[in-house]
Amino acid sequence: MKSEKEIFDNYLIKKNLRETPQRGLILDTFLKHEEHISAEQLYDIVKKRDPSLGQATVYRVLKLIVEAGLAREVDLGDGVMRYEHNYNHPHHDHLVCRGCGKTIGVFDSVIEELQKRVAESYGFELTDHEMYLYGFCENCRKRKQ
Amino acid sequence: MKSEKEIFDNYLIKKNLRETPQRGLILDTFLKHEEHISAEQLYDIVKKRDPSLGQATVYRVLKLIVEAGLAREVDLGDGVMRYEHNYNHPHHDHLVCRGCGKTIGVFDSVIEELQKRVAESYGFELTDHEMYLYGFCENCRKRKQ
DNA sequence: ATTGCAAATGATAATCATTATCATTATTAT
DNA sequence: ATAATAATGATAATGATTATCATTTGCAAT
Ligand SMILES: [Mn+2]
Ligand SMILES: [Mn+2]
Ligand SMILES: [Zn+2]
Ligand SMILES: [Zn+2]
Repeated sequence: MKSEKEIFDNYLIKKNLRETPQRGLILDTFLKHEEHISAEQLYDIVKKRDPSLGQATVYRVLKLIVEAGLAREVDLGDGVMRYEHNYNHPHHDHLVCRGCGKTIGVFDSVIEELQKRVAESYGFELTDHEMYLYGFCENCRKRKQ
Repeated sequence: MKSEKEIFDNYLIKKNLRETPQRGLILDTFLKHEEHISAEQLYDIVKKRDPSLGQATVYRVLKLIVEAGLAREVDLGDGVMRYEHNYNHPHHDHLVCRGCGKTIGVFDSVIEELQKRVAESYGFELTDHEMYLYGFCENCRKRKQ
């Protein structure tokens, strides 16, 4: 099993791109962070180690990380794209609290199978999907009444 | 069974808002259009009938139409919000072709039930969800090979 | 080492859908 | 009629992301 760094470096080589300190730092920082993270949040962390690093580079490298298969985009519909680990972190969908924003990764293999079947029934070949379940968590429900 | 216009007018009254020609025209135009439509697309149509109408009004009235329960937002992730009918048009999710953009409304009651169950298993009370299935339609698959 | 070239970076401007602002106009209540 | 309130349209602002471009860096061939 290859490490994330190896996978990223192989991707760079395959695309004739160079390994740079900025790319290394951004990848490392992203990998250390276990929760969803936005480009701006990542930029704020990375800036502490290298204050000269520009935020355009963070956007650029995040895109590379996604292309290399190490990250996956999470669009919660608030206008900010977030990124989560996608290697050794199997596919899951998201359960999001409308009260406090708490997010939980969830997976249901029956739903996944039915999604494929629905798509096929319309002649589609399913490549991917997005499923966001919105509601109120236990804490937020208690707080309301 | 109340008409859409009645529902909208009742909503306006309840909120102490006024019935205006602009609101009437925008609602009518939206209702006549059966497919998903963006604010800008709707503005282009409405402008033909009333060239003095501003696009800010279209955004404002679309929001009212959603609040009144007559429309539902569709976010296909391309940065443009679209709106579809939500009255006498039962809930459905979307199957989207990554090749040509073709969109099909789909519904699977088993998936819907399982979504509720997954949420409950984490103590959440499900209020709504988004599910987008992406793939390639029959035409686009043929075209590729 | 030196030169030449492609790629990378950082600063900054541009983009673009959506919102906010605000002066003007229209509607309602008194 | 008068005052109060709401609605509109024009326009500016917003904010995340992307494009641009001058400068710097890494690498290769001489
Ligand atoms: Mn997640
Ligand atoms: Mn639809
Ligand atoms: Zn909550
Ligand atoms: Zn297609």
